[in-house]
Amino acid sequence: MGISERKEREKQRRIKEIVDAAELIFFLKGFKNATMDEIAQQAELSKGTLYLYFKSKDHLYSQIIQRACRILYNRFVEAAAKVKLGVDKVNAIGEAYYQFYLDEKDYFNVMMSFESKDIPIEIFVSMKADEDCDPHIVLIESIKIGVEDGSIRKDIKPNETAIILWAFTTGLMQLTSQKKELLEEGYNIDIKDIIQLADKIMNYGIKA
Amino acid sequence: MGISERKEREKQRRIKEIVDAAELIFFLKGFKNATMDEIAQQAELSKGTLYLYFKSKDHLYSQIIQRACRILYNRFVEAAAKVKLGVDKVNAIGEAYYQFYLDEKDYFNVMMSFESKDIPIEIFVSMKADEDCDPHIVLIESIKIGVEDGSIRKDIKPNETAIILWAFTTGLMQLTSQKKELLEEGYNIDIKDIIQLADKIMNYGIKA
DNA sequence: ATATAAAATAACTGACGGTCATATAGTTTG
DNA sequence: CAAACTATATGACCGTCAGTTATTTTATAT
Repeated sequence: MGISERKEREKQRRIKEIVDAAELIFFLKGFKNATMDEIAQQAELSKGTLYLYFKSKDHLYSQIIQRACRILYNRFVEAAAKVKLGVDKVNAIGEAYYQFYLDEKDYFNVMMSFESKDIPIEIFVSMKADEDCDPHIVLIESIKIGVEDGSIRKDIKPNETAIILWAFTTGLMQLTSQKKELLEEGYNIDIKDIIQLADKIMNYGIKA
Repeated sequence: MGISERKEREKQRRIKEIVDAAELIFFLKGFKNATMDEIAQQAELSKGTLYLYFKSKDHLYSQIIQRACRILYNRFVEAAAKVKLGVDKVNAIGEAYYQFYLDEKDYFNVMMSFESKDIPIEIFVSMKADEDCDPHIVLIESIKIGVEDGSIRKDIKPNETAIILWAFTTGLMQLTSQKKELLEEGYNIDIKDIIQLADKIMNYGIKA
C-alpha cells in the first residue's frame, strides 16, 4: 500500500514543519512570550491545526526539549568514545557539556528549563521512556567503566555518583548561564575558571 | 506627627496582609495556577487594591522569594555560628540547607524557582541589593575563615569556590526535590545517601 | 461644614490557550 | 464519473486571567 505510506510521510513532514516553526518562535521569544498564533503563522497553518498534532503548548515545547536532549546525548556518546579510561570519559563528557553550552545556546537554555521548569508529569515520563534522549545514561556507563578499569575509586556507586555529578554540573551550568553578567561584571569572575575549578573538585572526589 | 506614622504602620500591615494571602495561595496552587483574584479574595480586598501595592504578579511572588531567602540566610548564619573551623562552617551550612529542605518544603520550592525560573531582571536586581537576603554571602565568609584558619586548602579562591559549592548544592537540591519519586522508586536510591555522598565529594575538593 | 487627598472598588480590556462547527481536498466505491 | 466517505484544515468563538481605569468611599485638613 503506497498511499498510506505517503500519507504517513506527509504527516511526519507536517509534524516536523510545526516543530521547526515552534522552535524558531520559542528560541526567539522564550516559552512564555511565544504564542500559539505566532507559531501557527510561522508554520503557515491555522492554530487549530497545531492542536491536531500537539495537544498543548507544553507538549509542543517538549518536542524542542527532546531535540536538545538528542543533540546533547549524541555529543556525550561521541566525547566518551574518543578516550579509553572511564575517568577520561567522565571528563570528556563534562567538556562536551561545556562545549554544548558554548555553541548551542538556544538548545542549552531549553535543556536548563527542562531540568528546572514544571513540566507536566506525563510529558516528563514519556520523554524518559525515550532511551535516545537521556544523556544521563552515558555518564552512568562511563563511571561503571572507570570503576572496572581502575581509574575511578572502587567504593563509588555508579548510579548515585552519576546522579550527583549530573546534578553538580547542571547546577553549575544553570548558574553560569543565568548569572553570567553578574559573575563577570559584578564579581569579576571568569566563567572558564569556574568550570575548570569545578572540574578539579569533582575529579578529586572520584579519581582512584 | 503621630498620624502619618500610624498611616505608615497601617500601610505596612496591609502589605503584610497581602503577602500573607499571596503566600497561602502560591503555596497551595503554585505560581502558575494561583490567580490574582484568588489572592485578593483571600486578602479580603479587591484585585485593584493588590495592584496599588504590587505592580505585578511576578512582583508579588518575589516577596515570597525574599521571605524564603531571609529564612535560609538566618539558618545559615545560625549554623555557621555553632562551630569554629571554616571547613566545619561550610559543612554546617550544607547540613542547614538540607534541614531547610526537610522542614520548609514550601519555601524551599520557592527558592528553587528563584534559582531557575525566569524572574524579570529588575526584580532580581532589587533582591540582590538586599544584603539580608543573600545566603551566598555566608558561604563566602565561611570559606575565607577556613582558608585563614588552615582548615581549607590555601590555594582555593573563596569567591569562586563559594559559587561552585552553591551551584553544586543547588543543582543537587533541585534534582532531589524534583525527581524524588523517580530516584526512590525508579532507581531505588535513597536521598539521604545521595546528600551524604555529595557532601563527601565536596569535602575532598576543599579540605586542607 | 467643606475641600482635599488617599485608599479601595468593580467593571472593563486585551491577550492568549484551547475548542468546535464547518469547509475543503483527497480517496474509495458503485 | 458522481456520490459517499474520510482525513485534514480553518477561523470564529469561548473562558480565563493579568492588568487598567473611572468612580466611589473614607479619612484628614482647613
